Amino acid sequence: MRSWCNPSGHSDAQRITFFMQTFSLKDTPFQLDLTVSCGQAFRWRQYNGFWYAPVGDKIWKIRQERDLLLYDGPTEKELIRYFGLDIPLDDILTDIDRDPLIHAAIRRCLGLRIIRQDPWECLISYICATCANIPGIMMRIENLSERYGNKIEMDEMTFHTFPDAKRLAEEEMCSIRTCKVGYRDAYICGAAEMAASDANWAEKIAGMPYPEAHEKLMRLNGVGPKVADCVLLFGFEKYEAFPVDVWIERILRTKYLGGTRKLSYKRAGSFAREHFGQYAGYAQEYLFGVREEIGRKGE
DNA sequence: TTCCTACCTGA
DNA sequence: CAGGTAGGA
Repeated sequence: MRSWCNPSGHSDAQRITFFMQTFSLKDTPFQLDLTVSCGQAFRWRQYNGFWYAPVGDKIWKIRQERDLLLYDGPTEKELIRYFGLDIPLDDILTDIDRDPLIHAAIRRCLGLRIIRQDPWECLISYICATCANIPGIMMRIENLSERYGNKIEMDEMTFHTFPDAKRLAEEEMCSIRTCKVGYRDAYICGAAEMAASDANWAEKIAGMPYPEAHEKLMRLNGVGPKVADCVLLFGFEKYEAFPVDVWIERILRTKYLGGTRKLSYKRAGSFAREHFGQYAGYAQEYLFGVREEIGRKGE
């Protein structure tokens, strides 16, 4: 529904935006701030109390007030789909809640949801994520978007949509490198050529069972097991995908398996799927959410 | 299988 | 040195 925000008693930020859509969460657990800032998606930024991001070819603007979402940009349907508000999170959390550590993580991050990202943007984002922290990843994606995406102005700010595969496939590698993506330039070009030459690549992967989809994505240069799992989890709704980064590996090794040797990627993943079940990917997100409290070096 | 190193860039 | 991957021992 479209509603008028009563200016009285509200922040300046709210007052300058007259029309916002609203969505009532009712009893659906959802924590917007955590969901957009936990490191799964890289384009959300906070200005004046609202989160903004280019999603598809529009700018989305949103904030949460208790069980109410105030938003502008998406339709209600798009909003629900993107944030997975149609997913029975309570059931999933009950399912993965199988030990004291994940139990604590669930309590702490309750309402964290896995976003349904665009597969193409997700693929490039995680190719850009190797050997980098979150700000570094955001910078690379921002650079690519500034250079090759479309400019959109909103609330006195400038945003850039993420370029599609065809657009990137036109570029020479030396041009991509000006976006400070470093050695990932060839990987990005390769992925762009693949996606531009097969408009149905994403549908094909979406239709495959997890192990096959994982194998298929790994054929791309620059896509190893970790990147493939991120793309499957955040871009393809494959909740068996369990991305294992240095944090998760350390948590699994020290808190779950009591080992000293580094876990192989395969071993870590199969342990997680056995232990947490079919929604292991959600368990990964919740553990990642508390990584700094439980997974510091030397613990 | 497991281990090693180089790879861009910047914090 | 880093939320990883490729390529070779």
